[in-house]
Amino acid sequence: MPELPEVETTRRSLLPLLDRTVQAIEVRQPRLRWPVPEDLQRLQGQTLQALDRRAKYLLARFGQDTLLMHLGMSGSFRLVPADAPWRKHDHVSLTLGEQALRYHDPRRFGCLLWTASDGSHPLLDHLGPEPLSAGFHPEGLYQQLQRTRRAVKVVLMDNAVVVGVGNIYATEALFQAGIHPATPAHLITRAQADVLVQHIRRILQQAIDLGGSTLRDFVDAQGETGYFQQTLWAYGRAGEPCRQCQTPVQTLRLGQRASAFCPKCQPPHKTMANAAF
DNA sequence: CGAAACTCCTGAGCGC
DNA sequence: TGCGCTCAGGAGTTTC
Repeated sequence: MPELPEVETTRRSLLPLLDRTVQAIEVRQPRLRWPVPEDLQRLQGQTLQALDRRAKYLLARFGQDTLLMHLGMSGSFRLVPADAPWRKHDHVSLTLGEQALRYHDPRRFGCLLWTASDGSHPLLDHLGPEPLSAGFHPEGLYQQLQRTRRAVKVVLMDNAVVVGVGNIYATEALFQAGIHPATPAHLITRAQADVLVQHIRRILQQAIDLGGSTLRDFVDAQGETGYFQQTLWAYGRAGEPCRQCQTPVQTLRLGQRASAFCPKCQPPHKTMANAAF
């Protein structure tokens, strides 16, 4: 499931396509998160001029048009020989030079959309700061946390607060910070906000350096898998002993998703004593 | 307005 | 070997 490091890894692996021109476009399954534009053929003859990332969106800027792409949960791009056979769940193919860029997405939660002519799109309008930019800082996060009683983990995963922090990295950052994921956000201290920012930054940067995590079937455009999964401390380890204290890792559900934590290393806040944690 | 539920989809894992 | 079930989950949309 691509998170920010996987998307950044994908972006970098596609940079060899810069300055190449699209010769052919084929769409075999247009039904993604939203329908693939019917006029995707407009790309024919256009040259890829830049490949940028905002949050988990990729922005492919061609001569006239810009394509906004999201990998959803199971999406990936692969660069293959132009005549390579299609695999199951390959939905779109762009031929550039001797190679084809194939969009593959079993669950079809991803999307390919045109932006407006100025590169803007409603999906990009309300995004918070990039976690690795100066715009993401302890004071800002603290202010955001103060505004709500939602569980801190849910807030960390809110794209209006900070982008690119999905379930894996929110889970890992909270473990490293020793904070229980269900802690009401407004009870997080300024010092804890400081620690959270540090860990979110460090974990994301480390994952990018390692080529992205690979919890299901993430592969970059060369088909290389990442290997960050070896260093996970809490995510996906329910029932297994905590790597720090051997206490069995537990899970609870927050905002419709599994949240793994160590009950000893991430004790519930004192105000949560009577709740079912 | 905020918060939580709902929704899209397929493959993996499990019990029988 | 296969069937039916549950779960996973990014994030936009709907509902309260």
